[in-house]
Amino acid sequence: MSQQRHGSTPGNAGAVPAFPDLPEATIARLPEYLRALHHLAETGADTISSEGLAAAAGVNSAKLRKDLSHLGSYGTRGVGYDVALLVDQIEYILGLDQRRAVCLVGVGNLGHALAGYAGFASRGFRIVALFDADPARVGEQINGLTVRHFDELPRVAAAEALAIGVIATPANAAQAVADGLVAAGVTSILNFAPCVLSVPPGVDVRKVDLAIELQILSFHEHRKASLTALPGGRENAGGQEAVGS
Amino acid sequence: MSQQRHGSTPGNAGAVPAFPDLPEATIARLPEYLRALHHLAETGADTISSEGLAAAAGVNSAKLRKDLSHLGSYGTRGVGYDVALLVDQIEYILGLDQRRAVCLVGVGNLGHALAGYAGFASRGFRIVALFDADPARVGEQINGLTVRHFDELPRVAAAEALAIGVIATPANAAQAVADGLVAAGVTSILNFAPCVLSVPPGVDVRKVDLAIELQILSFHEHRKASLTALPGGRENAGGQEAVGS
DNA sequence: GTTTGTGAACACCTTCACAGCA
DNA sequence: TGCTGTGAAGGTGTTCACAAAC
Repeated sequence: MSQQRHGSTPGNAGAVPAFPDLPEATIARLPEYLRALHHLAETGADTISSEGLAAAAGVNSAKLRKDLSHLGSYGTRGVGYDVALLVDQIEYILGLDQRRAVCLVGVGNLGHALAGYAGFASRGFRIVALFDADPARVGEQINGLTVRHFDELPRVAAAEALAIGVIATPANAAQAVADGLVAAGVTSILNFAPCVLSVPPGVDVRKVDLAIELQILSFHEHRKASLTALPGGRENAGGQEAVGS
Repeated sequence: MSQQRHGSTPGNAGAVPAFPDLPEATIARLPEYLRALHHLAETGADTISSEGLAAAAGVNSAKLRKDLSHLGSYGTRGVGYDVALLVDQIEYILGLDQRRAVCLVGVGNLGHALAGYAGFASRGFRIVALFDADPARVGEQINGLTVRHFDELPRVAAAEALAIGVIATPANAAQAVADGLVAAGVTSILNFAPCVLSVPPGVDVRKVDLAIELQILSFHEHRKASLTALPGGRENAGGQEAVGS
Protein backbone atom coordinates (compact mmCIF):
# COMPACT_ATOMS: atom_id res chain seq x y z
CA MET A 1 0.00 0.00 0.00
CA SER A 2 0.48 2.73 -0.46
CA GLN A 3 2.00 6.04 -0.33
CA GLN A 4 3.06 8.53 -2.91
CA ARG A 5 6.29 10.18 -3.70
CA HIS A 6 6.43 13.05 -6.11
CA GLY A 7 9.37 15.33 -6.40
CA SER A 8 12.87 14.31 -7.10
CA THR A 9 15.61 16.78 -6.37
CA PRO A 10 15.35 18.62 -9.65
CA GLY A 11 18.47 20.68 -10.19
CA ASN A 12 21.62 19.21 -8.70
CA ALA A 13 22.73 17.48 -11.89
CA GLY A 14 26.33 16.46 -11.83
CA ALA A 15 27.78 16.48 -8.30
CA VAL A 16 25.69 13.65 -6.87
CA PRO A 17 26.42 13.14 -3.19
CA ALA A 18 27.82 9.82 -2.04
CA PHE A 19 24.39 8.43 -1.33
CA PRO A 20 23.10 5.57 -3.42
CA ASP A 21 19.62 6.27 -4.62
CA LEU A 22 17.95 2.97 -3.99
CA PRO A 23 14.67 1.91 -5.55
CA GLU A 24 11.80 2.50 -3.18
CA ALA A 25 10.91 -1.19 -3.25
CA THR A 26 14.40 -2.08 -2.13
CA ILE A 27 14.32 0.36 0.76
CA ALA A 28 11.10 -1.15 2.01
CA ARG A 29 12.76 -4.56 2.18
CA LEU A 30 15.99 -3.57 3.86
CA PRO A 31 14.47 -3.54 7.35
CA GLU A 32 13.27 -7.10 6.83
CA TYR A 33 16.75 -8.19 5.76
CA LEU A 34 18.16 -6.44 8.76
CA ARG A 35 15.87 -8.30 11.10
CA ALA A 36 16.79 -11.62 9.52
CA LEU A 37 20.48 -10.75 9.78
CA HIS A 38 20.16 -9.92 13.46
CA HIS A 39 18.58 -13.30 14.05
CA LEU A 40 21.37 -14.98 12.14
CA ALA A 41 23.99 -13.10 14.10
CA GLU A 42 22.41 -14.32 17.33
CA THR A 43 22.60 -17.89 16.15
CA GLY A 44 26.30 -17.39 15.55
CA ALA A 45 26.38 -17.41 11.76
CA ASP A 46 29.29 -15.49 10.26
CA THR A 47 28.24 -15.65 6.65
CA ILE A 48 24.98 -16.33 4.86
CA SER A 49 24.15 -17.11 1.26
CA SER A 50 21.65 -15.08 -0.71
CA GLU A 51 19.47 -18.18 -0.76
CA GLY A 52 19.52 -18.49 3.02
CA LEU A 53 18.97 -14.84 3.76
CA ALA A 54 16.22 -14.63 1.18
CA ALA A 55 14.40 -17.53 2.81
CA ALA A 56 14.71 -15.91 6.23
CA ALA A 57 13.33 -12.66 4.90
CA GLY A 58 10.57 -14.24 2.85
CA VAL A 59 11.70 -13.11 -0.60
CA ASN A 60 13.37 -14.83 -3.52
CA SER A 61 17.10 -14.90 -3.80
CA ALA A 62 17.45 -13.03 -7.08
CA LYS A 63 15.54 -10.12 -5.64
CA LEU A 64 17.68 -10.13 -2.56
CA ARG A 65 20.91 -10.14 -4.56
CA LYS A 66 19.73 -7.30 -6.73
CA ASP A 67 18.67 -5.31 -3.67
CA LEU A 68 22.03 -5.79 -1.99
CA SER A 69 23.92 -5.05 -5.17
CA HIS A 70 22.39 -1.57 -5.06
CA LEU A 71 24.22 -0.81 -1.85
CA GLY A 72 27.53 -1.69 -3.45
CA SER A 73 27.24 -4.94 -1.61
CA TYR A 74 29.93 -6.82 0.12
CA GLY A 75 29.26 -10.42 -0.82
CA THR A 76 31.89 -12.97 -1.72
CA ARG A 77 31.25 -15.26 -4.67
CA GLY A 78 31.29 -18.88 -3.71
CA VAL A 79 30.77 -17.95 -0.05
CA GLY A 80 27.98 -15.52 0.66
CA TYR A 81 27.60 -12.32 2.65
CA ASP A 82 29.43 -11.40 5.82
CA VAL A 83 26.63 -11.06 8.35
CA ALA A 84 28.22 -8.43 10.59
CA LEU A 85 29.36 -6.32 7.66
CA LEU A 86 25.97 -6.41 6.02
CA VAL A 87 24.26 -5.41 9.26
CA ASP A 88 26.51 -2.38 9.46
CA GLN A 89 25.94 -1.49 5.84
CA ILE A 90 22.17 -1.65 6.08
CA GLU A 91 22.04 0.17 9.40
CA TYR A 92 24.18 2.89 7.93
CA ILE A 93 22.01 3.24 4.83
CA LEU A 94 18.84 3.35 6.90
CA GLY A 95 20.42 5.93 9.15
CA LEU A 96 19.82 3.82 12.23
CA ASP A 97 23.12 4.76 13.84
CA GLN A 98 21.62 8.15 14.62
CA ARG A 99 19.04 7.01 17.19
CA ARG A 100 16.50 9.47 15.81
CA ALA A 101 14.11 11.20 18.14
CA VAL A 102 10.45 10.28 17.71
CA CYS A 103 7.42 11.95 19.19
CA LEU A 104 3.96 10.50 19.46
CA VAL A 105 0.84 12.61 19.21
CA GLY A 106 -2.44 11.24 20.53
CA VAL A 107 -2.37 9.09 23.63
CA GLY A 108 -5.70 7.34 23.26
CA ASN A 109 -6.32 3.69 22.78
CA LEU A 110 -3.76 3.11 20.09
CA GLY A 111 -1.36 5.80 21.25
CA HIS A 112 -1.00 4.08 24.61
CA ALA A 113 -0.08 0.85 22.92
CA LEU A 114 2.44 2.54 20.66
CA ALA A 115 4.00 4.40 23.57
CA GLY A 116 4.55 1.08 25.28
CA TYR A 117 5.98 -0.60 22.23
CA ALA A 118 9.41 -1.98 23.04
CA GLY A 119 10.49 -2.23 19.42
CA PHE A 120 11.16 1.50 19.29
CA ALA A 121 14.32 1.48 21.33
CA SER A 122 15.55 -1.83 20.06
CA ARG A 123 15.51 -0.58 16.50
CA GLY A 124 17.42 2.62 16.91
CA PHE A 125 14.72 5.10 17.86
CA ARG A 126 14.11 7.07 21.03
CA ILE A 127 10.65 8.21 21.97
CA VAL A 128 11.28 11.61 23.47
CA ALA A 129 7.81 13.03 23.92
CA LEU A 130 4.13 12.18 24.11
CA PHE A 131 1.52 14.78 23.26
CA ASP A 132 -2.21 15.07 23.50
CA ALA A 133 -4.66 17.91 23.08
CA ASP A 134 -6.91 16.72 25.88
CA PRO A 135 -6.00 18.52 29.16
CA ALA A 136 -7.36 15.55 31.08
CA ARG A 137 -4.62 13.40 29.61
CA VAL A 138 -1.79 15.88 30.06
CA GLY A 139 0.45 14.93 32.97
CA GLU A 140 -0.24 11.23 32.72
CA GLN A 141 2.82 9.00 32.95
CA ILE A 142 3.29 6.32 30.33
CA ASN A 143 6.32 4.13 30.25
CA GLY A 144 8.43 6.72 32.01
CA LEU A 145 7.30 9.65 29.89
CA THR A 146 4.91 12.41 30.84
CA VAL A 147 2.16 13.36 28.43
CA ARG A 148 2.42 17.02 27.49
CA HIS A 149 0.00 19.34 25.81
CA PHE A 150 0.38 19.55 22.04
CA ASP A 151 1.07 23.27 22.36
CA GLU A 152 4.46 22.42 23.82
CA LEU A 153 5.56 20.72 20.63
CA PRO A 154 7.61 23.67 19.31
CA ARG A 155 9.56 23.89 22.55
CA VAL A 156 10.30 20.18 22.58
CA ALA A 157 11.18 20.19 18.89
CA ALA A 158 13.71 22.92 19.55
CA ALA A 159 15.26 21.07 22.48
CA GLU A 160 15.46 17.62 20.94
CA ALA A 161 16.17 17.20 17.25
CA LEU A 162 12.78 15.69 16.47
CA ALA A 163 13.04 13.62 13.33
CA ILE A 164 9.82 11.67 13.15
CA GLY A 165 6.29 12.37 14.33
CA VAL A 166 3.79 9.59 14.86
CA ILE A 167 0.14 10.57 14.62
CA ALA A 168 -2.30 8.43 16.59
CA THR A 169 -5.16 10.87 16.93
CA PRO A 170 -8.70 10.62 15.57
CA ALA A 171 -8.97 11.40 11.88
CA ASN A 172 -10.47 14.83 12.36
CA ALA A 173 -7.47 16.08 14.32
CA ALA A 174 -4.79 14.51 12.17
CA GLN A 175 -4.34 17.25 9.58
CA ALA A 176 -3.93 19.92 12.26
CA VAL A 177 -1.39 17.77 14.04
CA ALA A 178 0.49 17.20 10.81
CA ASP A 179 0.54 20.95 10.18
CA GLY A 180 1.90 21.48 13.68
CA LEU A 181 4.59 18.87 13.22
CA VAL A 182 5.66 20.37 9.93
CA ALA A 183 5.72 23.85 11.43
CA ALA A 184 7.94 22.50 14.19
CA GLY A 185 10.39 21.23 11.61
CA VAL A 186 9.49 17.55 11.55
CA THR A 187 10.02 16.16 8.06
CA SER A 188 8.84 12.57 8.48
CA ILE A 189 5.41 11.49 9.63
CA LEU A 190 3.92 8.12 10.36
CA ASN A 191 0.16 8.43 10.24
CA PHE A 192 -2.16 5.97 11.97
CA ALA A 193 -5.23 8.15 11.53
CA PRO A 194 -7.61 7.00 8.81
CA CYS A 195 -7.35 10.01 6.55
CA VAL A 196 -5.25 11.53 3.82
CA LEU A 197 -2.73 14.11 4.97
CA SER A 198 -1.49 16.92 2.86
CA VAL A 199 2.02 18.12 3.55
CA PRO A 200 4.48 20.42 1.82
CA PRO A 201 7.28 19.21 -0.46
CA GLY A 202 10.14 17.57 1.33
CA VAL A 203 8.00 16.01 4.03
CA ASP A 204 7.60 12.24 3.92
CA VAL A 205 4.41 10.59 5.08
CA ARG A 206 3.73 6.93 5.55
CA LYS A 207 0.35 5.61 6.51
CA VAL A 208 -0.76 2.59 8.48
CA ASP A 209 -4.45 1.83 8.41
CA LEU A 210 -5.96 -1.21 10.04
CA ALA A 211 -9.32 -0.84 8.34
CA ILE A 212 -7.72 -0.70 4.90
CA GLU A 213 -5.74 -3.86 5.56
CA LEU A 214 -8.88 -5.68 6.63
CA GLN A 215 -10.74 -4.49 3.57
CA ILE A 216 -8.01 -5.75 1.29
CA LEU A 217 -8.16 -9.13 2.99
CA SER A 218 -11.92 -9.05 2.69
CA PHE A 219 -11.57 -8.56 -1.04
CA HIS A 220 -9.44 -11.66 -1.29
CA GLU A 221 -11.89 -13.64 0.82
CA HIS A 222 -14.63 -12.52 -1.52
CA ARG A 223 -12.55 -13.46 -4.54
CA LYS A 224 -11.66 -16.87 -3.16
CA ALA A 225 -15.28 -17.56 -2.31
CA SER A 226 -16.44 -16.62 -5.79
CA LEU A 227 -13.84 -18.94 -7.30
CA THR A 228 -14.77 -21.98 -5.25
CA ALA A 229 -18.48 -21.38 -5.54
CA LEU A 230 -19.00 -21.05 -9.25
CA PRO A 231 -16.53 -22.55 -11.64
CA GLY A 232 -15.73 -26.05 -12.92
CA GLY A 233 -15.84 -28.01 -9.74
CA ARG A 234 -12.69 -28.98 -7.89
CA GLU A 235 -9.56 -26.94 -7.28
CA ASN A 236 -10.00 -23.68 -5.51
CA ALA A 237 -6.55 -22.24 -5.76
CA GLY A 238 -3.12 -23.17 -6.83
CA GLY A 239 -0.56 -20.98 -5.25
CA GLN A 240 0.33 -19.49 -1.98
CA GLU A 241 -0.76 -15.96 -1.57
CA ALA A 242 0.07 -12.99 0.51
CA VAL A 243 -1.21 -9.82 -0.78
CA GLY A 244 0.79 -6.86 -1.96
CA SER A 245 0.55 -3.66 -0.03
CA MET B 1 4.70 -2.23 2.22
CA SER B 2 5.02 -5.24 1.12
CA GLN B 3 3.62 -8.58 0.76
CA GLN B 4 3.93 -11.29 -1.77
CA ARG B 5 1.46 -13.14 -3.83
CA HIS B 6 2.40 -16.24 -5.73
CA GLY B 7 -0.10 -18.63 -7.14
CA SER B 8 -2.79 -17.79 -9.54
CA THR B 9 -5.63 -20.24 -10.00
CA PRO B 10 -3.88 -22.38 -12.54
CA GLY B 11 -6.40 -24.53 -14.33
CA ASN B 12 -9.81 -22.95 -14.72
CA ALA B 13 -9.15 -21.58 -18.22
CA GLY B 14 -12.32 -20.67 -20.02
CA ALA B 15 -15.27 -20.39 -17.62
CA VAL B 16 -14.01 -17.40 -15.65
CA PRO B 17 -16.44 -16.48 -12.87
CA ALA B 18 -18.12 -13.12 -12.89
CA PHE B 19 -15.42 -11.58 -10.76
CA PRO B 20 -13.20 -8.89 -12.20
CA ASP B 21 -9.58 -9.60 -11.48
CA LEU B 22 -8.36 -6.24 -10.42
CA PRO B 23 -4.72 -5.23 -10.25
CA GLU B 24 -3.41 -5.54 -6.72
CA ALA B 25 -2.51 -1.86 -6.66
CA THR B 26 -6.08 -0.95 -7.51
CA ILE B 27 -7.48 -3.13 -4.75
CA ALA B 28 -5.25 -1.43 -2.22
CA ARG B 29 -6.70 1.95 -3.21
CA LEU B 30 -10.37 1.03 -3.23
CA PRO B 31 -10.75 1.34 0.55
CA GLU B 32 -9.37 4.86 0.37
CA TYR B 33 -11.84 5.78 -2.36
CA LEU B 34 -14.58 4.27 -0.29
CA ARG B 35 -13.68 6.38 2.70
CA ALA B 36 -13.63 9.52 0.59
CA LEU B 37 -17.00 8.60 -0.92
CA HIS B 38 -18.55 8.10 2.51
CA HIS B 39 -17.38 11.56 3.48
CA LEU B 40 -18.83 13.01 0.32
CA ALA B 41 -22.11 11.24 0.90
CA GLU B 42 -22.30 12.78 4.37
CA THR B 43 -21.81 16.23 2.95
CA GLY B 44 -24.75 15.60 0.67
CA ALA B 45 -22.96 15.29 -2.65
CA ASP B 46 -24.81 13.18 -5.22
CA THR B 47 -22.11 13.04 -7.84
CA ILE B 48 -18.38 13.62 -7.86
CA SER B 49 -15.89 14.09 -10.66
CA SER B 50 -12.78 11.97 -10.95
CA GLU B 51 -10.81 15.09 -10.20
CA GLY B 52 -12.69 15.73 -6.98
CA LEU B 53 -12.64 12.17 -5.75
CA ALA B 54 -8.99 11.79 -6.63
CA ALA B 55 -8.14 14.87 -4.58
CA ALA B 56 -10.11 13.55 -1.63
CA ALA B 57 -8.35 10.22 -1.81
CA GLY B 58 -4.91 11.68 -2.39
CA VAL B 59 -4.23 10.24 -5.84
CA ASN B 60 -4.19 11.66 -9.33
CA SER B 61 -7.32 11.60 -11.40
CA ALA B 62 -6.05 9.44 -14.26
CA LYS B 63 -5.17 6.72 -11.82
CA LEU B 64 -8.55 6.96 -10.20
CA ARG B 65 -10.37 6.73 -13.52
CA LYS B 66 -8.33 3.73 -14.56
CA ASP B 67 -8.97 2.04 -11.22
CA LEU B 68 -12.70 2.60 -11.45
CA SER B 69 -12.81 1.53 -15.06
CA HIS B 70 -11.62 -1.88 -13.92
CA LEU B 71 -14.80 -2.40 -11.96
CA GLY B 72 -16.87 -1.75 -15.04
CA SER B 73 -17.44 1.67 -13.60
CA TYR B 74 -20.60 3.64 -13.56
CA GLY B 75 -19.48 7.16 -14.36
CA THR B 76 -21.26 9.58 -16.67
CA ARG B 77 -19.19 11.64 -19.07
CA GLY B 78 -19.60 15.33 -18.57
CA VAL B 79 -21.00 14.72 -15.08
CA GLY B 80 -18.96 12.39 -12.90
CA TYR B 81 -19.68 9.40 -10.71
CA ASP B 82 -22.84 8.70 -8.76
CA VAL B 83 -21.66 8.66 -5.17
CA ALA B 84 -24.18 6.19 -3.80
CA LEU B 85 -23.82 3.83 -6.71
CA LEU B 86 -20.05 3.84 -6.47
CA VAL B 87 -20.18 3.17 -2.74
CA ASP B 88 -22.31 0.11 -3.39
CA GLN B 89 -20.06 -1.09 -6.19
CA ILE B 90 -16.88 -0.81 -4.15
CA GLU B 91 -18.43 -2.33 -1.04
CA TYR B 92 -19.65 -5.23 -3.13
CA ILE B 93 -16.26 -5.82 -4.73
CA LEU B 94 -14.50 -5.66 -1.37
CA GLY B 95 -17.06 -8.07 0.04
CA LEU B 96 -17.98 -5.68 2.82
CA ASP B 97 -21.67 -6.55 2.69
CA GLN B 98 -20.81 -9.83 4.40
CA ARG B 99 -19.79 -8.41 7.80
CA ARG B 100 -16.96 -10.91 8.08
CA ALA B 101 -16.05 -12.38 11.42
CA VAL B 102 -12.64 -11.41 12.74
CA CYS B 103 -10.73 -12.88 15.65
CA LEU B 104 -7.81 -11.33 17.43
CA VAL B 105 -5.02 -13.38 18.94
CA GLY B 106 -2.77 -11.81 21.55
CA VAL B 107 -4.30 -9.39 24.02
CA GLY B 108 -1.19 -7.60 25.17
CA ASN B 109 -0.30 -4.00 24.71
CA LEU B 110 -1.22 -3.72 21.06
CA GLY B 111 -3.95 -6.35 21.16
CA HIS B 112 -5.86 -4.35 23.76
CA ALA B 113 -5.76 -1.31 21.54
CA LEU B 114 -6.90 -3.25 18.51
CA ALA B 115 -9.73 -4.87 20.44
CA GLY B 116 -10.97 -1.42 21.36
CA TYR B 117 -10.68 -0.05 17.86
CA ALA B 118 -14.03 1.28 16.79
CA GLY B 119 -13.22 1.20 13.09
CA PHE B 120 -13.81 -2.54 12.98
CA ALA B 121 -17.54 -2.43 13.22
CA SER B 122 -17.95 0.73 11.22
CA ARG B 123 -16.21 -0.82 8.23
CA GLY B 124 -18.15 -4.02 7.96
CA PHE B 125 -16.30 -6.33 10.32
CA ARG B 126 -17.36 -8.02 13.55
CA ILE B 127 -14.81 -8.98 16.15
CA VAL B 128 -16.20 -12.24 17.44
CA ALA B 129 -13.43 -13.53 19.65
CA LEU B 130 -10.28 -12.58 21.53
CA PHE B 131 -7.65 -15.18 22.30
CA ASP B 132 -4.51 -15.36 24.36
CA ALA B 133 -2.24 -18.17 25.45
CA ASP B 134 -1.61 -16.68 28.89
CA PRO B 135 -4.04 -18.21 31.43
CA ALA B 136 -3.73 -15.04 33.49
CA ARG B 137 -5.37 -13.10 30.70
CA VAL B 138 -8.11 -15.60 29.92
CA GLY B 139 -11.44 -14.45 31.26
CA GLU B 140 -10.64 -10.77 31.07
CA GLN B 141 -13.38 -8.61 29.58
CA ILE B 142 -12.44 -6.18 26.83
CA ASN B 143 -15.00 -4.08 25.09
CA GLY B 144 -17.76 -6.56 25.83
CA LEU B 145 -15.80 -9.64 24.78
CA THR B 146 -14.25 -12.25 27.03
CA VAL B 147 -10.69 -13.33 26.35
CA ARG B 148 -10.53 -17.07 25.75
CA HIS B 149 -7.66 -19.47 25.66
CA PHE B 150 -6.17 -20.02 22.24
CA ASP B 151 -7.02 -23.73 22.50
CA GLU B 152 -10.65 -22.81 22.04
CA LEU B 153 -10.02 -21.44 18.57
CA PRO B 154 -11.24 -24.54 16.69
CA ARG B 155 -14.53 -24.51 18.58
CA VAL B 156 -15.11 -20.83 17.91
CA ALA B 157 -14.07 -21.19 14.29
CA ALA B 158 -16.67 -23.90 13.86
CA ALA B 159 -19.42 -21.86 15.49
CA GLU B 160 -18.75 -18.56 13.77
CA ALA B 161 -17.54 -18.46 10.18
CA LEU B 162 -14.18 -16.95 11.01
CA ALA B 163 -12.84 -15.18 7.96
CA ILE B 164 -9.88 -13.18 9.22
CA GLY B 165 -7.40 -13.70 12.02
CA VAL B 166 -5.40 -10.82 13.45
CA ILE B 167 -2.11 -11.74 15.10
CA ALA B 168 -0.91 -9.37 17.81
CA THR B 169 1.38 -11.70 19.72
CA PRO B 170 5.13 -11.49 20.23
CA ALA B 171 7.15 -12.58 17.22
CA ASN B 172 8.16 -15.91 18.68
CA ALA B 173 4.55 -17.05 19.03
CA ALA B 174 3.29 -15.76 15.71
CA GLN B 175 4.09 -18.74 13.49
CA ALA B 176 2.37 -21.17 15.85
CA VAL B 177 -0.66 -18.91 15.99
CA ALA B 178 -0.72 -18.67 12.21
CA ASP B 179 -0.55 -22.46 11.96
CA GLY B 180 -3.44 -22.72 14.38
CA LEU B 181 -5.51 -20.22 12.46
CA VAL B 182 -4.88 -22.03 9.20
CA ALA B 183 -5.74 -25.37 10.78
CA ALA B 184 -9.01 -23.84 12.00
CA GLY B 185 -9.87 -22.85 8.45
CA VAL B 186 -8.95 -19.18 8.50
CA THR B 187 -7.68 -18.11 5.09
CA SER B 188 -6.78 -14.47 5.72
CA ILE B 189 -4.31 -13.22 8.28
CA LEU B 190 -3.29 -9.76 9.36
CA ASN B 191 0.06 -10.00 11.11
CA PHE B 192 1.29 -7.34 13.51
CA ALA B 193 4.14 -9.46 14.81
CA PRO B 194 7.56 -8.51 13.51
CA CYS B 195 8.37 -11.72 11.68
CA VAL B 196 7.83 -13.52 8.40
CA LEU B 197 5.00 -16.04 8.41
CA SER B 198 4.89 -19.06 6.22
CA VAL B 199 1.46 -20.28 5.24
CA PRO B 200 0.10 -22.78 2.75
CA PRO B 201 -1.20 -21.84 -0.70
CA GLY B 202 -4.55 -20.13 -0.68
CA VAL B 203 -3.95 -18.27 2.57
CA ASP B 204 -3.46 -14.51 2.34
CA VAL B 205 -1.21 -12.70 4.74
CA ARG B 206 -0.76 -9.00 5.16
CA LYS B 207 1.76 -7.52 7.51
CA VAL B 208 1.84 -4.32 9.49
CA ASP B 209 5.11 -3.48 11.16
CA LEU B 210 5.71 -0.26 13.03
CA ALA B 211 9.47 -0.72 13.22
CA ILE B 212 9.75 -1.19 9.48
CA GLU B 213 7.77 1.97 8.80
CA LEU B 214 10.02 3.95 11.09
CA GLN B 215 13.12 2.54 9.46
CA ILE B 216 11.88 3.52 6.02
CA LEU B 217 11.25 7.04 7.28
CA SER B 218 14.69 7.02 8.86
CA PHE B 219 16.19 6.20 5.49
CA HIS B 220 14.52 9.22 3.95
CA GLU B 221 15.68 11.43 6.80
CA HIS B 222 19.17 10.18 6.20
CA ARG B 223 18.85 10.79 2.49
CA LYS B 224 17.48 14.29 2.94
CA ALA B 225 20.25 15.14 5.39
CA SER B 226 22.94 13.93 3.01
CA LEU B 227 21.44 16.01 0.21
CA THR B 228 21.32 19.28 2.15
CA ALA B 229 24.68 18.73 3.75
CA LEU B 230 26.93 18.07 0.82
CA PRO B 231 25.97 19.25 -2.61
CA GLY B 232 25.97 22.59 -4.45
CA GLY B 233 24.48 24.92 -1.89
CA ARG B 234 20.83 25.93 -1.99
CA GLU B 235 17.75 23.84 -2.75
CA ASN B 236 17.30 20.72 -0.70
CA ALA B 237 14.35 19.19 -2.46
CA GLY B 238 11.84 20.01 -5.05
CA GLY B 239 8.79 17.90 -4.71
CA GLN B 240 6.44 16.65 -2.11
CA GLU B 241 7.16 13.19 -0.93
CA ALA B 242 5.41 10.41 0.78
CA VAL B 243 7.05 7.18 0.51
CA GLY B 244 5.81 4.10 -1.23
CA SER B 245 5.08 1.05 0.82
C1' DG C 1 -18.19 22.57 -22.81
C1' DT C 2 -17.22 19.02 -19.46
C1' DT C 3 -15.70 14.73 -17.91
C1' DT C 4 -15.16 9.81 -18.51
C1' DG C 5 -12.80 5.74 -20.42
C1' DT C 6 -8.74 4.01 -22.61
C1' DG C 7 -4.88 3.15 -25.99
C1' DA C 8 -0.13 4.06 -26.03
C1' DA C 9 4.18 5.53 -23.87
C1' DC C 10 6.79 5.35 -20.06
C1' DA C 11 8.78 4.07 -15.57
C1' DC C 12 9.44 0.78 -12.21
C1' DC C 13 10.05 -3.84 -10.36
C1' DT C 14 10.77 -8.74 -10.67
C1' DT C 15 12.55 -12.82 -12.53
C1' DC C 16 15.51 -15.44 -15.34
C1' DA C 17 19.73 -17.17 -16.60
C1' DC C 18 24.43 -16.94 -16.87
C1' DA C 19 29.07 -14.78 -16.93
C1' DG C 20 32.60 -13.97 -13.69
C1' DC C 21 34.94 -14.52 -9.54
C1' DA C 22 36.42 -17.00 -5.25
C1' DT D 1 32.37 -26.20 -7.95
C1' DG D 2 29.46 -22.64 -5.66
C1' DC D 3 27.57 -18.39 -5.26
C1' DT D 4 27.40 -13.48 -6.31
C1' DG D 5 26.45 -9.70 -9.41
C1' DT D 6 24.02 -8.29 -13.45
C1' DG D 7 22.33 -7.84 -18.40
C1' DA D 8 18.23 -8.84 -20.59
C1' DA D 9 13.38 -10.15 -20.73
C1' DG D 10 8.92 -9.89 -18.99
C1' DG D 11 5.36 -7.87 -15.88
C1' DT D 12 2.97 -4.53 -13.41
C1' DG D 13 1.70 0.00 -12.48
C1' DT D 14 1.46 5.02 -13.73
C1' DT D 15 0.90 8.86 -16.61
C1' DC D 16 -0.31 11.13 -20.75
C1' DA D 17 -3.36 12.75 -23.97
C1' DC D 18 -7.37 12.39 -26.58
C1' DA D 19 -11.57 10.40 -28.63
C1' DA D 20 -16.18 9.34 -27.33
C1' DA D 21 -20.22 10.43 -24.64
C1' DC D 22 -23.09 13.30 -22.16
